[in-house]
Amino acid sequence: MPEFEQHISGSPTGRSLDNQGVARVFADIATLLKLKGESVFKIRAYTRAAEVFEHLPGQVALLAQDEDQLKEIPGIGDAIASKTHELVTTGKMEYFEKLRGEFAPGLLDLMTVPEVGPKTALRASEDLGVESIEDLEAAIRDGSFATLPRVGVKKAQSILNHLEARFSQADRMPIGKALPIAEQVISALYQAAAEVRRLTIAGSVRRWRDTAGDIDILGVADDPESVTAAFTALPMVVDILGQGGTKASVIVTGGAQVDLRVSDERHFGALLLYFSGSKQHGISLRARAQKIGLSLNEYGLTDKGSGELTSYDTEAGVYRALNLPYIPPEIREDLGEIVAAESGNLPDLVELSQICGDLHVHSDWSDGRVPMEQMVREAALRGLEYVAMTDHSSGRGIANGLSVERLAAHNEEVLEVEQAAGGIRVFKGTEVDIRADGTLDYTDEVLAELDIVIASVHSGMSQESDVMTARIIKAIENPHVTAIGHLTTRFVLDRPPVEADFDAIFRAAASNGTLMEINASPKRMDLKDSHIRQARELGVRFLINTDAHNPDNLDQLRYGVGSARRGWAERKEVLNTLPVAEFERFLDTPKPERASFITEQVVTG
DNA sequence: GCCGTTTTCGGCCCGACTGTTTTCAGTCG
Repeated sequence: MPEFEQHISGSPTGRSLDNQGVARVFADIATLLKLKGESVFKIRAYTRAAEVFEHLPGQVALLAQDEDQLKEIPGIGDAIASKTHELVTTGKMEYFEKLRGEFAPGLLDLMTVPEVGPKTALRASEDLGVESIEDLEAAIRDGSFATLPRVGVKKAQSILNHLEARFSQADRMPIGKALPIAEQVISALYQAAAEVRRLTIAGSVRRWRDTAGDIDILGVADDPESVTAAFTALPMVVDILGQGGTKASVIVTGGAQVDLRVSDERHFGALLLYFSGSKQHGISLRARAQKIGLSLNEYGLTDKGSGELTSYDTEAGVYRALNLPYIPPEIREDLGEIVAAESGNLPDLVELSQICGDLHVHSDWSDGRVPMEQMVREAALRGLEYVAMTDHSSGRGIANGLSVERLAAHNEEVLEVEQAAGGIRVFKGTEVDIRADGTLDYTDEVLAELDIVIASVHSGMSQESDVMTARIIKAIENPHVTAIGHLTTRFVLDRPPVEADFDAIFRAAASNGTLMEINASPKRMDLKDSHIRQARELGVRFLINTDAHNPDNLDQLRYGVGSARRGWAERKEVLNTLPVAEFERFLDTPKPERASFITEQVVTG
């Protein structure tokens, strides 16, 4: 696990307390309370708080300066508001420190192992002195672990398998790995099980989360058992974790876990809803069902008075029975979508089919793989109306960045390629480096020759927050910069985001009419969902770009659209949903007036 | 610990599978 994701331990000397850090503390408290055998409802409250903080648009550290503001968030009451305030102002929380002191330090780690819950972890610690993952492995290997109550040889072996899997791969995988695996498994299972009528992705992959712990697939068949049997027999399956009549779990080549659940057509709507999550969204829906005398499970809605079950073959049917419109999977995170649905204020989320152009594309002029002409042809094949060729600037020596002279030649070639392609509009562009001091690699005179300027940070990523903030805002204020590319420079599960005051950055972007790129590369997915939501609430507008370096990358737009939808972005907020003529009108608008052009688009859009 | 068109007290989401049992606890999603 990368360093930035480890426990922050509330240390004032460590990284500043970001939302992840605060969330981590509350999640750890919930785990410690489980070890203590506390009320499940109290545990749930802390778990809920952790999830709320993790996904909060805006900074918890700022919001928590004022406890009353915190308490306005559903799920945050007196006790948690006060503890959060203490944590963000002092860097420590007495309650957490005290709780943590009551248990062996390694217990939290132990419980991250599948099939090791609070009871097992505590037993192992008290009876066998197991206090770390390494101790656990040793206790399993010497046979002592299997002697614990309700543990046996099989369970011990199964846990050992999990440990070995963990040593060879990370806990979660990026969606860029999970989604293609899901699609391969579905395709193979259609071939292998003739009787299966439908197969659908569920879980966090369906919600387009940037990472997935496992891959959930749902099926419809009259004889579920034969489908689960075919599933466990697929050639890519390397290990079977469990197999019953209606569900099975396997490990496939590459180490990913895939869960399959099969039902009949009648119950499919409730089942898909149930297994698409999120967990919190499901809990809120079930609580809502309770209020009107119904009980919701994966088979449908049961009238608590008569005991009668109503089944639904679509998710929309279940929502309708709960007096709600259909809520798209991407926003099912219990972050206000149910309230928005109730009041008829669900966002009209942007769709992949609405994207008309890609404004961040590389060729072999810099670090792309193929000639410009081929990239443009491939973009046209995918139905795009326009594309911008944005090869790197000279500062990216390693990426074969363009000198001013080569950029001029690059501009010439854009015109030729556009003529030859016939039909697709090709914009002259650059992905210009934002240097450490906030200046750009090209002068304003050079930039003025271009249609599209994507300004990105590629170096000096560990700058202090205030330095980085000033650096990026300086680029935002440049009159020629169309958009800021991959703002945080993070790689999913692989490189932490830069530290910066995103609130200030988004405000500057909105007032300057500078767009924010939603970089669709599954490696980046940057902006991420919560930043998109924060930005749009501050009036920022977006581009969804692939940052393609080869033709295949052009197909990755869907990851960017998935992120945008998770961030509640609407079509009118994404400028490259504009048809080419409208988009050119946007480009013809000078920067100071772009902010109002955008607002006009919103009003009339 | 949170919360209130049945409640400021008494509720709070639900089922499958496994391995250990001899009817069910533990874990997961």
